[in-house]
Amino acid sequence: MQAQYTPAEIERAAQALWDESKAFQAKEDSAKPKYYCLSMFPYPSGKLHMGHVRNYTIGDVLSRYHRFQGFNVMQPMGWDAFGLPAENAAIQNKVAPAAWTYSNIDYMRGQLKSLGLAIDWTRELATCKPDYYKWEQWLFTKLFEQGLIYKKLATVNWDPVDCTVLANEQVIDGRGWRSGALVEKRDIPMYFMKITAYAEELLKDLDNLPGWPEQVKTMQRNWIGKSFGAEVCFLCSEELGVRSEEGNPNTPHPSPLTPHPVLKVYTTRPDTLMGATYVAVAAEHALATEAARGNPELAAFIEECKRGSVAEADMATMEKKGMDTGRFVIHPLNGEKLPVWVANYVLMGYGEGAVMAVPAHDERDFAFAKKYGLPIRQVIRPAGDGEWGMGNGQKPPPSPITHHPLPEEAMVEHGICVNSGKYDGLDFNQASDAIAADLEAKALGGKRTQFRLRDWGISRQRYWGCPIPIIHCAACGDVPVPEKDLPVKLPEDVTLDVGSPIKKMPSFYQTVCPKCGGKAERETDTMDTFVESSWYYARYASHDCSDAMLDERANYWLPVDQYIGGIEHAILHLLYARFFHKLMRDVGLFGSPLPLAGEGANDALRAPKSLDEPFTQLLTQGMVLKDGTKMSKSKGNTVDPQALIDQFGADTARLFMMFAAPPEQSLEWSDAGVEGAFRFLKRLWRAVHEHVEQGVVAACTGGALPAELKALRFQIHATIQRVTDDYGRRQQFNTAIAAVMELMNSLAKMGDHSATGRAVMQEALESAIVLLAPIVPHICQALWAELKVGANLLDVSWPKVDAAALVQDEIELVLQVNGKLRGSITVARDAARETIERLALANPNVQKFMEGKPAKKVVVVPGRLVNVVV
RNA sequence: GCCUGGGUGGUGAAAUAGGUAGACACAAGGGACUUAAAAUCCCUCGGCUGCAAGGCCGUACCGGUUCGAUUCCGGUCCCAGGCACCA
Repeated sequence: MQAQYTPAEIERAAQALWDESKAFQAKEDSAKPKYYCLSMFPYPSGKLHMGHVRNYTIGDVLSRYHRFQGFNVMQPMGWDAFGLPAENAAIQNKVAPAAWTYSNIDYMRGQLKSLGLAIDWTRELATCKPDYYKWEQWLFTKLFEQGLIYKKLATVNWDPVDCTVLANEQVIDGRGWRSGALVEKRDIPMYFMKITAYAEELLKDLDNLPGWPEQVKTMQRNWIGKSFGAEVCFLCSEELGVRSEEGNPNTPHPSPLTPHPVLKVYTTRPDTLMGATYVAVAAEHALATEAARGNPELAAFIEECKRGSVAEADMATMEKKGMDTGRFVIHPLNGEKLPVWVANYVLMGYGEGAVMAVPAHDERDFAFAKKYGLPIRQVIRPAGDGEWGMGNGQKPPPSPITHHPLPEEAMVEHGICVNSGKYDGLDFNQASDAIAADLEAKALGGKRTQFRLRDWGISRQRYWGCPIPIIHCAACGDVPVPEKDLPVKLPEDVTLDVGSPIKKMPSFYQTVCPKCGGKAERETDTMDTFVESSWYYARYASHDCSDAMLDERANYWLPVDQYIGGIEHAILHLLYARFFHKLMRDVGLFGSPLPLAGEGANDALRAPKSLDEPFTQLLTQGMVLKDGTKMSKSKGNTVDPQALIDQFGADTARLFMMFAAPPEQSLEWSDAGVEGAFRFLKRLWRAVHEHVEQGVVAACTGGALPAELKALRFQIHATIQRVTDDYGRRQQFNTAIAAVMELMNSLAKMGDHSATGRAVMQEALESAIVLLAPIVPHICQALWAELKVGANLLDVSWPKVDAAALVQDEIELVLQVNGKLRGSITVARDAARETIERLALANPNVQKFMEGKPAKKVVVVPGRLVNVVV
């Protein structure tokens, strides 16, 4: 055996062996349980970054571990190849987005291969290839026909100088990133996917995902945001408050002068309705537009509201501003005349684009009312023995408004109604029910359930994306492209300046209507790249299927057993993929129990499995940070892992990434520590070398041993137990590595070179190599062949814990007095509680700290400690 | 602003169901080997205090529950991720 650890040579040899034996090509096989392990595919930005190395190493560790456990593992890889950066690079470097993307893919594929990942490369896909996006277009046409995709206006960031739509990240301090022009909001027609039709199921099914982190499920629940409240209709007052509709049965339709007979709002606090003192509408609201006619000041304010980006974070942090429209509405219950304001904090895209304002019980309304001198009316007081002593039978004070100064802040908690007429004394639920019932009786509202989730706008006015398969015909309207004409191919040989080239390319957009045969134009918008990444996991199963989106192999491989990716995808990507999974299920693409051809008899595997969710187990890896923020290309703080791989090898890179932090935590990059990982691998190599040079032997399998060897065998099997738990249940690899390091430290100190000693050493080294193999597969492949002359590590099964080796005769117990550490005792494994208490109380140091006082209580935690309380 | 996480030595971290805080490493310092360097090996390594044995303090901050809190609860501060057109 070679004395030196030479990573470059060892890794080349191991990878060649895996390639030649097609070791990682996955085949459907019902004789073994399947394990589909998927890491989020990369955007081909140019080079791998540390986040990729971390992500793909985690996936590889889990894949290889499950292979050792006897699973039929599939680990595929592909490219999320459409997207904005390719267009930017195209303009900057005068290269077509397609060419740039393909060359990045080639380079990054090489980098991934050098990491030694156990990937089935025959399933590789790229979302920018027509044979992939054809099926996305096909599904689009199906959903369009079913009404699950529809068209409506949506607000975008508009750069008035470049005359283009800007992504939120392209708006910097309210200006276009290239032109520097002040960005405006503009409404354009877009296609929307009706994700809200699945809101209830997307919410409910989170409860069936025990393998997902609570954090992610909570974020998704809040994002979907199911709320219970009421719809309230405020009657629009004509100049003198006469209502055209209800007051006069002869005019069933609203008069043209009153296009808004009622102003609808949604509230989660119907109990505060009696405290509403004004109503606020969004600048884009029809009522605002109408009121602005002949009111130049208001028109100017509405114009001002259109400045700035559409991003919610910007909307929510800007200064709250408003202006009175001069219009009034009538409160549906008390008949009061309330002013209508236009406010920049009311979002048109959410709810009805209008809110009732209750300043006393909402922070934003409170601040707004203070700023503009609007009335604040308290209608809720704290529950229980409140400040007015309601709890002890006293009468409430007559009028809190006249007797109390204006509150310092809004009281937003639930409480008891006051100053609310017939609703006084009711709590949140009672008041909400009563008020909703009264609204219902007057046909002016009632209980409603509302979701925060909005439909998904998928149109993008960009070039480098999947073309939307719609043809616009003057006679027939929007006509989906028939299946026989799919895919609608995106021309790849283009030059970019500002704007999408296919919008200026008659050869692309001029066509005929599939329905009437008349002249027509293709849609030139492309789809959001989130659409491609919403279903790629399913296509890996049927990667080469040419006549359908998916085939019966999807039934075998789905759902993904383990999905791994960055926490930044916790909401959008993971929600869209869950949505798509349900769409594909409902279109009938999978779920029917088709047995595989030539399937052996394994009924357990044919038991119906749930295909309602795409990802059974989810691991959200923490971000790789540099200087305290996310390592990303746009921030220019990436560290190229290539130098690390070139200098130390893939195993060192993998070991370091897995050892530096547990997978879910963020990891602050530092160059230090890499050397330490490399040193450990050298020590591992040397330990096996020294052993092998004396000749390999059969591994110890148990029996009576001297104390030193017994202790060592205890440690070997405790390590196997711990590492197995760390890989399988805890998915915490840093502690698995630490445990093997501890074992190796003990081996280095072992002085027994007898035949028995060498047998225990053989057992220890064999165990250590398999335990480390998922993380550092190349060196382990080489060392295994030395330890078990010529054997292939890939054929090995996971080491088993020898329960007999874990039996200890004596255990150590910690002694505490009043919870403070005062010593320890060694007792027999099965010592009685009385014996333990007696020994603890007899301990001199315990007695010293008891200071002669009697023991009030003795807490004995079996196997752990004794705490004497005095 | 809203939603979700996080904060432990000089550094990355560990403590798995409330039970010995700092495992395992990195960096640093000291030593061995060497003509020398590298490599390797050994020792020290939270703070204060003490000749020592030891003692006191210490897990962002303030408070609570408990025999016992890094862990649970309430509040505060700071950092990170997401906020629907970055991926």
